[in-house]
Amino acid sequence: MGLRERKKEKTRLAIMDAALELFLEQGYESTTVEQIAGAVEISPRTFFRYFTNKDHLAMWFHDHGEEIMLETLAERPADEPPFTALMHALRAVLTDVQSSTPDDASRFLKLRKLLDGNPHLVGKSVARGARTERRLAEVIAARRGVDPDEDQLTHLIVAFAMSTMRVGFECPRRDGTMEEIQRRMAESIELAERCLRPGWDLRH
Amino acid sequence: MGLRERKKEKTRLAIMDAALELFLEQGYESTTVEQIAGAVEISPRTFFRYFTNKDHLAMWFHDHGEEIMLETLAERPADEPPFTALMHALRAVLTDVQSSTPDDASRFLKLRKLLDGNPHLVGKSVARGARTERRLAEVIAARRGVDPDEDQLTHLIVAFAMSTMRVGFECPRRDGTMEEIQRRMAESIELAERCLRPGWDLRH
DNA sequence: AACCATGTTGTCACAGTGTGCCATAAGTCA
DNA sequence: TGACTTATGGCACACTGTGACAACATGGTT
Repeated sequence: MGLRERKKEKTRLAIMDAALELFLEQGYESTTVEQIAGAVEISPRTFFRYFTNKDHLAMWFHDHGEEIMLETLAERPADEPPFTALMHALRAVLTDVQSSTPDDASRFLKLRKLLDGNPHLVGKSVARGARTERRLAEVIAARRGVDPDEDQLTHLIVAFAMSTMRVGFECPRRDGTMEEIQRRMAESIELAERCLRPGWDLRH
Repeated sequence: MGLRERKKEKTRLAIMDAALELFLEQGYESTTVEQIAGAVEISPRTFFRYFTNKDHLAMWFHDHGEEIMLETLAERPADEPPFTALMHALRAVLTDVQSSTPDDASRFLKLRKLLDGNPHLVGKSVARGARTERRLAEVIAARRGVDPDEDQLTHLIVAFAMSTMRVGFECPRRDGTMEEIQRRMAESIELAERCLRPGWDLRH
């Protein structure tokens, strides 16, 4: 990895950290791109070369999480029930965060805290989730051997999986430690599995 | 209803229709507020007094749909299982559109067509749905006699209900007549009910 | 009818977002 | 070193969204 790339990554993280600090200190809405750029000593123009917009900052781990889910899904056995495979993919995202650097984990928790007080960002977050849902639906449709444009059950499986994830991630809000999030997510997955009929995701 | 209110409503619909026409003709992104305002012969400033932003236009029926759902929910018997009640609320939204004026139904279908080709708007739509989900969760928590901040199942019930709605509404896309939407929605509801364990939404 | 309180509109100024363009500086490789 | 690629900064610009104020329309009152 060349100097150029390392420097870019460093700048990217510097922007991220400066932005998070400003957001948590003075609020998301009242923080401008100009302020963030100023704190990292780059021009506002350059900011937009790293992040397409301010919201994109808050979606930091969504891109990564989506990739983890898709990778995990690809590795799961083909005969595993789709929802089960999705639950594994979901757990993999959390595992990945935990096994990352302390700095990354800290950013993850700060972002979560940021979402807590900003319905607007929660909205953005679920909107980003809709994109993930589309991509997951493609994969699940392939696994099930159906056309994603024809099969409602495929979309229902993915939507239920994402719902399970959101419920585990968002609700209820307590201290917000990594351990708690993992515990809540496990609870949510277990709960969802108790709600669904055995074999519900195998029919077609 | 005074002249003043009638005039406002007329302007509101005029903006809506002009905007829809422009969107479908030249695309959503490439239509500016200035153009819409020009087509209705109002100032751009006035546009923002009717709709908080351009996206708000595309969320036209969300506000109304949310109210219908909440009203329907309030009328459902208290001992009805939560998910069943939510499915009734969901059907009520479509019934309401069908029993409205032909103009309103036409706007509804145009909006749906608009969403089809704009992932950005689909994102906005599900973000708006997240707000509805929060409000529904309050009601369902009250029905179940639990604290919405403590009970994951409440949120799972609502999230599954909204998922069912989205799947029925969005997928798969065909001719897009009112009849088809209703049929797809009925299919989706039936499918969801087959996927879930009987009595899953009664536990606590 | 004249009057006033209230609501609606247009105009202006302004802050902020996001993009295209081009010159310049920095990293890369021969 | 010199030739190249890529990142950056600065500039102008279009668009969004809001606050403030003046002009006007409406509805009710005397």
